[in-house]
Amino acid sequence: MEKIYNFKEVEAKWYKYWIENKIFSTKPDKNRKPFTIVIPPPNVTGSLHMGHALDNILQDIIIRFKKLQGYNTLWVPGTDHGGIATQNVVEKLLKKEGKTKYDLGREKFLEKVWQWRAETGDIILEQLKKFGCSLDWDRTAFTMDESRSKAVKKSFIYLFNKGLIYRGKRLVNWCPSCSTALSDIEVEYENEKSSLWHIKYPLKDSKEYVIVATTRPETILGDTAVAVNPDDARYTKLVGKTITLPLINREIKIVADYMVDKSFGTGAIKVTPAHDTIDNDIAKRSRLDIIEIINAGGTMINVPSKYQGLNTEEARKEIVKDLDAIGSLVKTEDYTHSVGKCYRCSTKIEPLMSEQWFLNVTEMSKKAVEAANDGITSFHPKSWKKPYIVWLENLRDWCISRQIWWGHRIPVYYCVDEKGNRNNCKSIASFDKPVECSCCKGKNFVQDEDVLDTWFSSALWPMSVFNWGEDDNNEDLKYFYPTSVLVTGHDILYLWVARMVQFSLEFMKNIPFNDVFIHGILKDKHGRKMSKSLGNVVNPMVIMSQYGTDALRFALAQVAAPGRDLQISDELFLTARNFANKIWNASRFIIMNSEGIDKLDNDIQLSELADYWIITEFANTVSKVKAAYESYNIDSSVREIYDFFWTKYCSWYIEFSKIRILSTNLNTKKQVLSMLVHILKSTLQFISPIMPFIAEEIWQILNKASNIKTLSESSLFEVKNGNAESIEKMKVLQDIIVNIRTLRSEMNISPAIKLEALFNVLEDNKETIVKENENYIKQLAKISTIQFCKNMKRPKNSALAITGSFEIFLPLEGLIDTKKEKARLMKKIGFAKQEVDRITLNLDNENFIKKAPDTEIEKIKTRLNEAKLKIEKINGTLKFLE
RNA sequence: GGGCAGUUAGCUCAGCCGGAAGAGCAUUUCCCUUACAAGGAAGAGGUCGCAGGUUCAAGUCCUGCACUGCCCACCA
Repeated sequence: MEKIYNFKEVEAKWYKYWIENKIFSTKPDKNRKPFTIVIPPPNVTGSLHMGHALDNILQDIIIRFKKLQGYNTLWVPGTDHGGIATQNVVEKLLKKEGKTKYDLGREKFLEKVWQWRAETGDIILEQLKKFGCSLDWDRTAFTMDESRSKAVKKSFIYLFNKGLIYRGKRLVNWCPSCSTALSDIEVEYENEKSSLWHIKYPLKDSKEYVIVATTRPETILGDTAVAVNPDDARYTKLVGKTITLPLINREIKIVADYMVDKSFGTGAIKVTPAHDTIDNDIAKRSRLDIIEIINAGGTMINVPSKYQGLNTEEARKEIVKDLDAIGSLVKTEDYTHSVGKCYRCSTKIEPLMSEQWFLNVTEMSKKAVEAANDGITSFHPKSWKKPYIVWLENLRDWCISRQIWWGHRIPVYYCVDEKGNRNNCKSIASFDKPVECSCCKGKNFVQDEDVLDTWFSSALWPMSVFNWGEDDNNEDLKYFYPTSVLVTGHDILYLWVARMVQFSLEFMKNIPFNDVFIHGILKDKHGRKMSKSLGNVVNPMVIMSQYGTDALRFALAQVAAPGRDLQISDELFLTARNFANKIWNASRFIIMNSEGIDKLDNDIQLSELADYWIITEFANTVSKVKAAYESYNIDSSVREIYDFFWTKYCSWYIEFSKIRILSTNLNTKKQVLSMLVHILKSTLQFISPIMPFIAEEIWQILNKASNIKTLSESSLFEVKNGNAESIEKMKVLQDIIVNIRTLRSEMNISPAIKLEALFNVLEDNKETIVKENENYIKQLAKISTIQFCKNMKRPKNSALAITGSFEIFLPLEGLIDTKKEKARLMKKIGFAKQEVDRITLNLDNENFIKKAPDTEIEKIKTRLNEAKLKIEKINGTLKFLE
C-alpha cells in the first residue's frame, strides 16, 4: 500500500464497478421496507455548482446509510427542462450568431433547444456520478420526456375540467426582458435607491390641491383615482371630490381605502390600477377604471403623443420635467425602496394587465396546511414549518402560463374557422388535438400559444418519475410512493416543495414525502453568498481533483447542520483530506501487520482492558452516530466518527495494540489484530455513507479481494456492548501517560531518554490496573522500569507527575533543572488551589448542601479531596527542591 | 412592519436533558518514534453579545436589549 492515499485511482475504479454491477438498481420487494428519495432535478443549463454538490451528497449519505440498515433503497435521478432559464441560454447562443428566436420560428427554435439539451444535458448526470451518488440510473427521468409530459397533460386537464384552472386578464408580474409573465414567487425584491416625488394634484374648480407622493411619476398618465385612508381627518372632507390630473387633465375621484397608510408621504396616494398591485386592489373595491399605459415591451401606450412609444425610464424623465415646468412638482427626495426583479434575469418587473392562465390554489393550500399541522409532512429543522404554513395560507392564485416557447405547451385547444379566427366555442383541454368541436362541429383547432411554468411539471415530479399519468397503478408507484424524504435548500421551499405537496394531495390523495430535510445555503469563508460577480464561487469539480471526492463529501457533511447556512473554505477540505489519509494509514498499518493471517474479524475476543474500553467507546459512538443519521444531523455523525476514529481508535487503541502486534505469541497477535480489523470494518461501514470510495477500497483489501461483495451491499455489523467500568479504568492509565508526557515535554526531556518511574500508590485499588497494564505505560510514556511503593518521600533530583491515584517520581539525575521544576509545580498548585476555593465555596453554602443532589455533592467532595491531596503532595515535594 | 436563526478561543463552528468550557484550522515548544510530517507529543489562548430574572448552581431555562443574517409583507 502506498503511504499516501491515492484517491484518483480509487474513485474512478469503484464508481465504474458500482455502475457496471448495478449496485444502485432497485426493484419493489415486498419483503423489505422501501426507502425512497427523488432527486430535486437540476436544470439542464450549465453544470453543477457547490450547492448541488451539497444537496446531492446529503441525499446520497442518507440513502447509503439506509441501505446499510437493510432498507430497499431507491434514489431516482433526473433533470429539469428549466423553462425560462434554458430558453435564455439558447437565445444567448443564437444572439452570438446574430439571430433571434423569431428568425428561426417556434418549431426550429425548439429543435435547437432540444439539440442543445442533447449535447449538454448529460454533463450534469456525469457530474453526479463523480460525486459518487448512488442513483438508480436506469430510472433517469427528464421533466419534458414522454412520460413526464403525460403526467403534465393529465393533471392540467383534470384541473381544467374541475374549474380550478382558468384564464383571465389580471395584473401580473411581467418581465420585459424575458417577455413573459411570472408567478408572484418568481419575483425577487431588492432595495434600490430612487426618489420620492411629491406632486400637486389640483381639485377641480378650486384652488385647493392634494399632494401625493410616488416613486413612479410616469404612471400618472394611468391614474384613475387618488386614495386616502378613511380615518384620515386631513382628507375626510375631500373624499368623493374630483381632481384634475396634471398634464392630461383627466378628471378622477378621491376615494377612501383602508389600505392607505396615513403615515406614508402625505397620506394620499395616486392610484394606477393597471400597473400596481395595491392600486389594482383599491380599484376593485372602488370600481375604478383601469387604464393601461405600459405595454408588454415596457413602452408607453394610450398616452399623449409626446410620451407615446417612450420606454418607462424616458417617460419618467420627461414627465418629471413637464410636471416641474407647470409647477406641479413640489419636491423630490431621496428614497430607498424595494423593487421587484425577475429571478432569472434580474430585470425590473413591470406589473401589468395581461391575459394569463391561473390555478386556483385555495383548496389545495388548505389541505397542505392540514398535512403540515398534523405532522404528516414533518420539517427538519422544524423551524421551517411555521413560515411554510404562513406562506400557504396567504397564497394567491398561481399564474401558470409563460409566454415562452420552451416548456410544456398548454394543452388547450380553440375552435377556429378556416381563416384561423377563433369561433365563440368552448375551449377544450385535451391530450391531443380534438377531432370535432362539441359546440359547432367544427374541425379546425389551434393550440394555446403559451407554455406552463416550469414549476408546474416540477410539482408533479415525485409522482411523475414513477410514471404517474401514464400508468397510475404501477408497482413502482405503489411500492416506492410516497417517498421517504425530500432534501433541499430553503430557497425553493415555496417555489417547489409546497407545490409538490399540494399536487400530491390533489392527485395521489397522499403526501409526496414524509420528511422534508432543509439544509442551508453555501457561503464563502467570510459568510458571503457565492456569486459569479464576487468571484468567490468554489467549483466542486476543482475541489474533487485537488482533495478527492471523499474529502469534498466529508467537508460538506461536516458543516451541514440542518437549516443553517454553511461556510466553506480551503482549510475545511484540507482537514477532510487529512482524515481520509488518516483512515488510509491506520488501515495500512493493520493490513501490513496482518499479512499471512487469515479470518481476522470473525469471533473477536476481548482479553485486555484496552479491548473492553475500545468496544465500549465504539458502542457509544455507534448509538450517537445512528441517532444523528436518522435525525438528519449529518454534521454530528461526522464529528462523532472523526473523534472516535482519530482520538480513540488511532491515538490510543492502535498505540496500545502495538505491543501485542509485536508479540511472538501468534495467538496474542491474532487476537488483537482481529479486534483492530473488526472495529475498523465496522467504522468503515459507518463512514461509508460519507466517504464511500476510501471505505470501499479498504473494505475490499481487508476482505482480500476474493469473492467481491461491495461494502454498500453489506449489513451493519452487530455492535457488542461494552461496560462503563472500562472507561473509568482506562482513564487511570491515560492520566498517568499524559501526565508523564506533559512532564517530559515541559522539562524538555527527549523521548529517546527512557526514564525509571517510582509509583507512590495513593489509591490501593488502582494499583492492579496499572500493574496489569504496566507495559503500555512503559511503551507510551517511554519508561524503562516501574517500581511501586507506599508512603515514599521524593527522591533527590526527581520530578513529580501526579494523578488522582498516583504520585509518580521520575529520577532525573543530570536532567532536572530545579528552578524549572519548581515553577512547574507552583503552577500546578495554583490550578489546584483555584479548584479547592471554588469547591469550598460551594460546600460552605448551606443551600447547596440542602438542595443539590447527593451524587453531585459526593462528586465535588471527591474532587476537593483530590485537589487537596495534590497540593499536599506537591508541597511535600517542593521542600526537597529548596 | 411581522417572523425565524445566529452572537462561545485569532478564524470556522460543537456543546443547550443546567452541575469542573470543546474540536478543526492558525499559533508556541519538542519529535522525521517502522501506519500516517497530509503525522506524533505537549502547551498557550475564552468574565460563552449586553442587562436583568429563575435556581443551591446558568454558555445551557425565562424576559428585555443590541448587533448580524435570512424569510415574509400591498415600503405607494
